[in-house]
Amino acid sequence: MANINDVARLADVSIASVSRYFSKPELLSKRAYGRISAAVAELNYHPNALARNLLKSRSGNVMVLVNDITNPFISQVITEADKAAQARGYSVLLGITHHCAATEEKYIEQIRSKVADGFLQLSATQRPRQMAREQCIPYVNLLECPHEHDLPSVQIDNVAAARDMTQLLIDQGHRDIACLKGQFSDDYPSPVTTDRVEGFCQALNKNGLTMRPEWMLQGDYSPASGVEAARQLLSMSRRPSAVFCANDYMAIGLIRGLKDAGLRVPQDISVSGFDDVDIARYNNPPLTTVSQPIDQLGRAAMHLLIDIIEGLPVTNNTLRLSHTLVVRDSTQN
Amino acid sequence: MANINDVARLADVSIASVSRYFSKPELLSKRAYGRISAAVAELNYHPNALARNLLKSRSGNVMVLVNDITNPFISQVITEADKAAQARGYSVLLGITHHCAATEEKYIEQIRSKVADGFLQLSATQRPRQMAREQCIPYVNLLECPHEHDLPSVQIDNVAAARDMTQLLIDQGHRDIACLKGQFSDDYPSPVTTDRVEGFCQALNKNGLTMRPEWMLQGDYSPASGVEAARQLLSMSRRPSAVFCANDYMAIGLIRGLKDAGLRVPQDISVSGFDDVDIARYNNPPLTTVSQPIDQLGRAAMHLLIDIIEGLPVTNNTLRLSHTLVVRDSTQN
DNA sequence: TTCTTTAATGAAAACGTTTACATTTGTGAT
DNA sequence: ATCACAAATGTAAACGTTTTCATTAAAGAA
Repeated sequence: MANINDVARLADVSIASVSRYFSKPELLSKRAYGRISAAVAELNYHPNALARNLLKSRSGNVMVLVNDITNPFISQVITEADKAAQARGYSVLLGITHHCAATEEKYIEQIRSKVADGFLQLSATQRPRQMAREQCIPYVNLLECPHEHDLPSVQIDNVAAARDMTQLLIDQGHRDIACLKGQFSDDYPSPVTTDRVEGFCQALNKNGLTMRPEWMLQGDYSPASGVEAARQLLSMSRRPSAVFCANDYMAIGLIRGLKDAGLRVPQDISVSGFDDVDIARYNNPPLTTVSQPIDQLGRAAMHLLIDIIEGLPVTNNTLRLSHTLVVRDSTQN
Repeated sequence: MANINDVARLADVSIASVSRYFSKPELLSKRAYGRISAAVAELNYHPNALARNLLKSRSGNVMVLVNDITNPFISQVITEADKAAQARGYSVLLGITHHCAATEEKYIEQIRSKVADGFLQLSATQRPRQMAREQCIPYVNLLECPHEHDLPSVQIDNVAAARDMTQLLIDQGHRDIACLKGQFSDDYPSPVTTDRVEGFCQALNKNGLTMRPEWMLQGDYSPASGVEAARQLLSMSRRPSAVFCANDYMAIGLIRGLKDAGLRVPQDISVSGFDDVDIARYNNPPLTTVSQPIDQLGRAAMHLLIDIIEGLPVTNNTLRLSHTLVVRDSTQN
């Protein structure tokens, strides 16, 4: 592969001129420009980003630290974040942890070695933000920032959103409402998880409703855990008339499980989701759910991160975007 | 940030020893090892990957060139590919093109500048493989390699898979079968698209069936296009008894559209999918579909690519993995 | 022509590593 | 004590850029 010296030699100019050809061509004489242009074409030269990165001590990459990208909500958020990154000259480096601390640690080590200029955490573990703070590495938490933290973060108000959705169920006439909560890992609490349960409980309390303990079902945000929750529900002597699910995927699994047992949704039991992933509207029945502003979440988080990376002034580093309820057919009186 | 010189100075050794501390610690005396160890800890030193990359002229990244990652099939494949990459010391750099040629070109330029050591193309455009061949850049096509090409590729036999699924519909007693084909872009043909249509037609011919031209429906692999196809289907005077869909997402949308019009699936009309994405089994009704070996596809493609990157001998660079049919409830006699 | 100013170009340092090679130190044998 | 040999360590070049600063060339003014 030809390097800048080869081009300079062929064009009979210095390497500085070749460098300028790419960065500040207006500084070159037409003569030099032409010669370099020809040499570049002849040698099929492309500047080596590795060398540039070393010199500028910038990789141009942003690492996205995430447990799992197969959930459409996550992949949609990442897509939007990637768009923003591209728009500002950065690329997204995947850091998929599969809920594994050791894997996470490996990525953290990579970040320290400057493989990325900063990172976006879409999970709830402590280690990454601890590292970000200690090492002063540009960091933004997307979706899962604990309340007490002062680190940059972007998310919706999950408590309020869960409360609103539960209130909707109550307003539809439900009194016996179960909650299918999620949990990513046994090791650490996830704000998304606790907040949604909190909002659910707040709504019940506000309306003077109490919940039977066995109606607090435990899933893991997967459709399979929704099916399992249906099994539990079906085995109960007294069943709720509605189930508030902490995400769409569990709601979809739950509906699947209920239907397999011959129950009708929403006639026999209402089910609400959370996230409004793309397929929510195509489900049978279409899912009543909480819509998160996916595009804004991804965009805002990435722009915030890049502002931090580039040392731009950041006015507000903890963004709380607004949710909306989407009423479809999976819930009714 | 401390660099290798700082560590060497503090530990009173040469930078070579510090370098060896990380790469070949067994070469060091216990004495030197201890001093360096202490210095590294004190200075919180982490080797700079940018410098190492430049020297070794390797980025340790693999770019995944893909139109869209929000389809679960794609994100699942990428997840598996990423696992394989991690296992071999590489990271995945996202190159999401959104079906945009200009964006694709930008990524290609990045690859040429050595931001990645090679790339995995999950789309059908010509430009990337042309570049790979001309510039001798490690390349593997995953899912979308045209037949005549000799470039490394990994995919299933889409013609056979589509034929098998269509045959299944025929075996279930269907004679009036429509096809909902996909299309990613008007600009270029996608092998996946043409192959699946080809397989569909082969099965019809083999069984002496002819298809009404209006039953060849055109979608774009999105659920929305499935809904649209349902609309078209419903407006026809004569309707098919089954629809072979080129992917699960369109099948899901199609079913949604049919149900909205009061039709029952599969009683009134059977619908088959393709890919067996994770939610296919949770759909209502659960989708009869073609299962692709997602994990193997991702793994094999990434390992093949890295073998090429590392100059390892490659025995077979065009892998055709096997599919299976998954019969669930969206089809019946 | 000579001087001044601006435009164009070049020389060289710097980024932080790895590694081939040279050198020093250590060990055991004589 | 001397030597041979291995083990440990150090020196310095190299990777391919960007950029500062100095220098040269060109252009305009006197």
